[in-house]
Amino acid sequence: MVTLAEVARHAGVSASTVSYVLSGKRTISTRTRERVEKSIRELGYHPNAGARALASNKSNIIALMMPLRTDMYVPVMMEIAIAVATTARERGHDVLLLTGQEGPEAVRRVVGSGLADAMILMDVELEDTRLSLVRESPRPAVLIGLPADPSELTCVDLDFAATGRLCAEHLAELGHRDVAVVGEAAAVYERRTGFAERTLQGVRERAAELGVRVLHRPCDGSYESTAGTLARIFDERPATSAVIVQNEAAIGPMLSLLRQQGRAVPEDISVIAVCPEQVATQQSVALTSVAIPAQEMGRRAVELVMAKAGAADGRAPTGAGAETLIELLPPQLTVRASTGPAPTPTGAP
Amino acid sequence: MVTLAEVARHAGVSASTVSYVLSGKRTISTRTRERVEKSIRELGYHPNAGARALASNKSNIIALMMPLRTDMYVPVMMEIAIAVATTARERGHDVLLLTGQEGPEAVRRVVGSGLADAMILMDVELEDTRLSLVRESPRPAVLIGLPADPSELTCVDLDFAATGRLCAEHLAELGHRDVAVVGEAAAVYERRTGFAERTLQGVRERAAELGVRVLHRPCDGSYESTAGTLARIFDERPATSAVIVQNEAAIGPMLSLLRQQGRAVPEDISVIAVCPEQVATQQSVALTSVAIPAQEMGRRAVELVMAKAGAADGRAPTGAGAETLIELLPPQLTVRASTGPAPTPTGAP
DNA sequence: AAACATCGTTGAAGCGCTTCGATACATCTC
DNA sequence: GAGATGTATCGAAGCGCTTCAACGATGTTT
Repeated sequence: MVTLAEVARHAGVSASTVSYVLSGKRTISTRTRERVEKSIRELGYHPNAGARALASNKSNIIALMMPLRTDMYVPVMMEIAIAVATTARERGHDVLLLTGQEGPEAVRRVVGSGLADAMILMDVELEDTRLSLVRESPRPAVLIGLPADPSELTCVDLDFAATGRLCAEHLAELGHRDVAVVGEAAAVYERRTGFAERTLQGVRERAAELGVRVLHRPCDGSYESTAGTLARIFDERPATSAVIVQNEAAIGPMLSLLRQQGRAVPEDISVIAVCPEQVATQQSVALTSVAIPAQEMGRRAVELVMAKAGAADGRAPTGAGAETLIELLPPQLTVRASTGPAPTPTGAP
Repeated sequence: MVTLAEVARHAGVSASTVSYVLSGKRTISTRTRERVEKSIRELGYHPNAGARALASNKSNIIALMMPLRTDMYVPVMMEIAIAVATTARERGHDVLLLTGQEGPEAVRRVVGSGLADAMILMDVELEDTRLSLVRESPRPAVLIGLPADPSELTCVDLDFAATGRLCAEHLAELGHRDVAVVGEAAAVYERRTGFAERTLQGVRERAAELGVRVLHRPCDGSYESTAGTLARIFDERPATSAVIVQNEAAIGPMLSLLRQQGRAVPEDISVIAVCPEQVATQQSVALTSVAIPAQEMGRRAVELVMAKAGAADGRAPTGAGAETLIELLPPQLTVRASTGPAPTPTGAP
């Protein structure tokens, strides 16, 4: 492996000069800089990551903790992870992938060893065991998701409450008076992952204001479960004329079941999905949906965590990053072919 | 941050002793070891990753390159990634996540900087631009997937050719004589990703031996595309009595479409899927399937790459790891409810 | 009892980089 | 033209760890 010293010798300068050319932390004459850069290219020099981390006390690595639960919709997670990795690279950082296996200890290990400069936590629960460690940690962290108590934390998330409200509003405007919510798996609510509850609350709140009745049923996304959920909904509220689907996995089965039962979308029943754009457009009927901006979430998480890291070793003396910061991305509802006016009740004009 | 030296002072020994306690590379008396371990615990010591990497010339990090193409079925990728991360952690390593954005250069950068000790490459194309860099690299690498020329490389993959043969065989045994393959998106074949072609070839080969006709049509997995593919298949070969689905995304739409068309599974038409177990069991009909052993692939990749790393700095002097090694996991077909005997031709007894 | 291993421990030399003065020279300023 | 100011470069001190050679203290062999 080529070292800094070899580059310096090759270029006829001192090691520190090469270092300053690399970091730009001191002015270097154009002549010298070009000579050094040439040597770097010719020798195929790559700075040694370990040595750098040791000397500068920063690794240029961001840890991404992704406790992969089997009941979470994977593609969204993946999209976030990719966005995080890509954005991080654009800013000269790499991403270390941590799974849930190791438990909260992973936070301590990674921070303690200086392996990562910062952390991004995904799939945050309302009462997450990682939070106390994050609060105590000297390294900046950003959560993707919103815990029950976000004090002293930085969080990025879709504004799920607003998402719920938006859905309710759209359906109310179309004249629907009985709306069902096909939610996430029961386990998701039990674990008290925030987003599912917040969406539901948003729907209920706005629906109440607009005089719309809401029926919520969990659903794990399998065909069978979706069939059961749907049956229970129509059983309990035969007048249901619109469905809000929060569980991406249930979308396909649901559309299939509705067709099977002879309920036309959107003539007999309107459907709104909360899902990535791609999922919404790939169905048999293009779905009216609120997009889950996975990329945006990943990107913002990196930007925020790097801003915190910058503030930490920048001018702001101490306690920087200890403030609470919650960034909720505004939901965007796109009307497509799956929602329409509520059918006039049988027997009415 | 607590350092080795502080632990040493606290325990009343020299720094090297603490180091040897940690690494176990020299015998340390039980008394001393316990005292050191106690100090480590009391002070909450975590070895500094950068310093370690610098001094020992190994980072304990494995790079995972995952060029995420939008036409690949994401959940499988994700499952592999998680398995890699988990297995790596079990063996004291961390995983660095690299996306495709950076291009083949990423290989050079990561290897050159000593950031990672080893590499695992996913989503390998038949003529992959990363291969030459990998061959030249002094660090061990393992591919998940099989390129056209695997010489000097270590590869892990499902034996897709055998998978195809297995499918053909099962259907032939049930008496099917006209079989369709709903394949991956056309782009997947154009890019010449190996697995899709190998599966198809396996199907064709065995089908030919058993006197079964095969019709292959690509499909991008959207509802519309699946509908088109299916229509073309029945149009061209009305006698088709079995379908092999290689594209996971097409499974849901396909079952839905068949039902709509009044084709019962498996009475009128048999379906075999090549997909993860979970996907196979969550459909409206439990699918006969060949499992994609994502976890196993991730795990084996880590084991192989670490074995190579061990051999590299172990006794084997030079060139260790330059041998070609291809590990194809044997496919496993599980018969469920979606395959049955071929229907007797109309008009026959 | 002398010679020789063996065991457990230590001191010191780096690993390759960053960064803080210090230095040398050129340019201004009054 | 003496001092102040600025610009470009260098030397050297570390960052926290691993590892090698060496050492004293035991135990073993003759």
